[in-house]
Amino acid sequence: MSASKVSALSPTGWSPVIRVRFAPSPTGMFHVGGARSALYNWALAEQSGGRFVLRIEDTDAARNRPEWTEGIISALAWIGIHGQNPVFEGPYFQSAYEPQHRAAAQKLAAEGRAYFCDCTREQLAARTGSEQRGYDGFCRDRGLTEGPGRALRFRTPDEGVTVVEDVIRGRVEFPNEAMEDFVIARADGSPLYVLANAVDDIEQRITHVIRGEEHLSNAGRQQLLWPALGATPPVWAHLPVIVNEQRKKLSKRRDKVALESYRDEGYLPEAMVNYLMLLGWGPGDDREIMPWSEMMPLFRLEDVNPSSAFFDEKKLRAFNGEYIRALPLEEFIARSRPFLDPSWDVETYAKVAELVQTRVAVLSEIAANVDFLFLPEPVFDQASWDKGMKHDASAEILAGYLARLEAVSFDPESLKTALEEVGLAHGLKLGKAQAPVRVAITGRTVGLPLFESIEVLGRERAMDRLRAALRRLEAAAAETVAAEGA
RNA sequence: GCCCCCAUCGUCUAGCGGCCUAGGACACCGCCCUUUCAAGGCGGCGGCACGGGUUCGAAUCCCGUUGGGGGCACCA
Repeated sequence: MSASKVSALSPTGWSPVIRVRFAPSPTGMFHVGGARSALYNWALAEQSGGRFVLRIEDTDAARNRPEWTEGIISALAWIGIHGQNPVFEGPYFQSAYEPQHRAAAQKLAAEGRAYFCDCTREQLAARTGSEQRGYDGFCRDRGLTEGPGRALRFRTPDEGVTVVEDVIRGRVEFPNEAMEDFVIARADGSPLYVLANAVDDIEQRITHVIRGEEHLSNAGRQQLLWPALGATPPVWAHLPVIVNEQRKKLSKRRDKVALESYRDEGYLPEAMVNYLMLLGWGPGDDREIMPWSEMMPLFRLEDVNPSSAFFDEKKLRAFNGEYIRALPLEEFIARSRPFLDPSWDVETYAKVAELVQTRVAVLSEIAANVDFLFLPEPVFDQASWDKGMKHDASAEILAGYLARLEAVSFDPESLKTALEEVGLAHGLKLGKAQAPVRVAITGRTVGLPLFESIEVLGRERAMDRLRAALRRLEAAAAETVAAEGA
């Protein structure tokens, strides 16, 4: 990275305690992009013995809902960010600080750093000939006093540049002539985000503002606001946006972005955290799968990649599979429970859990692997049935194996030998011979090792299923004959 | 339209002027193992956007072009 980048230590170089914040607004499901921002903030706070401040920016009453706040807090806890850790501070609620925001606005107005403006959108558009031209400074020197219909605008410099020293991007310059006099308080006196956010950050002694790139233009404004409010600007770091396959910023409407939905699908938080940390940053060596405890101390803000990153669920899945397989068996069984039907016997599940563990990438895939053990009869779909029974000798295999099942010793080895022998009589290797039996027993063409499955199912039920499959085969054959006859 | 950011395999990244014939991971393909499917092992495919500089030497520094993205609310 370029030498112009500022130190991530502190704005002034000597402040001993790093204070970062995560400031989501409760306007929807908790987003994976927010989760990554939170994690980067968390890592910095934890590794430095600093503080992570959670501030809920709930000042948009129309769009806020209390359950979203709950969602944020529980989602953060899921990825390991919670009040049990002394690094955590808050949550604070922005709405509680409105008096301070208003006072700041008053102060700026009193000092002439901000002025009142009664221009309507229509008037402005008429003057500039555009809907997207920005404010033209019409009311700058009209000396309007506070009053109904009058918003408060911050007076930006006319010349020069405003510089944002960003840890990730280096020096970012905004020509002041392109910075419009932005509104900091509405006509009704209520403060806007750009002001409230800065006031809170100052009040809460935030040293590092680490947030998404979509806030980079706000940083230009806030770089002006902080000194106007008597404070030294923080260290800025604007993280690259996370994009979808179209390279567009992930959106709640288009994309699967809710952390909750990944949790519900059976992604492990450890895998999610690991994956998210690597989305825009790497530890520098060739390791990728790494627990938080090892990753956290390695994280460096200045090493964050400035370019946007694609959220690749395929890779997340792969990570999740790694984490699932690394789980001790007992732990895997415990974590499986929410994804099993409550009526299913856990003792029975435990007998095959080890076989399941290497076959699922997300926990929600477990059920399809083991449901045949618990249902009165397997779930058949026609395609699987046809595929499994496609060999001409299927009925004979089933019948032959059924006969052997009556007396065979009920262990995987014996069960396997028996089928091998039945197959041999028809010139079939085990790979072919197991197909009809597998469908008859499990309803599927792929799944857990067959003989262990039969063992756990038990002799009676296994034999019943073979008989049922035989009947089904006969019925289908009769139907074919009838159809041909007609 | 205006302001800003970005640019290494399809994707996420390593790379911070010579260790680069560009490394790893996911995905994909092949082989091995194998009762299906996985897991595992081995191997393969595949990239420095383009054009100018600077330098003995550039993926690395500078400029431009192109391409992508973010922002432009009396939302946060």
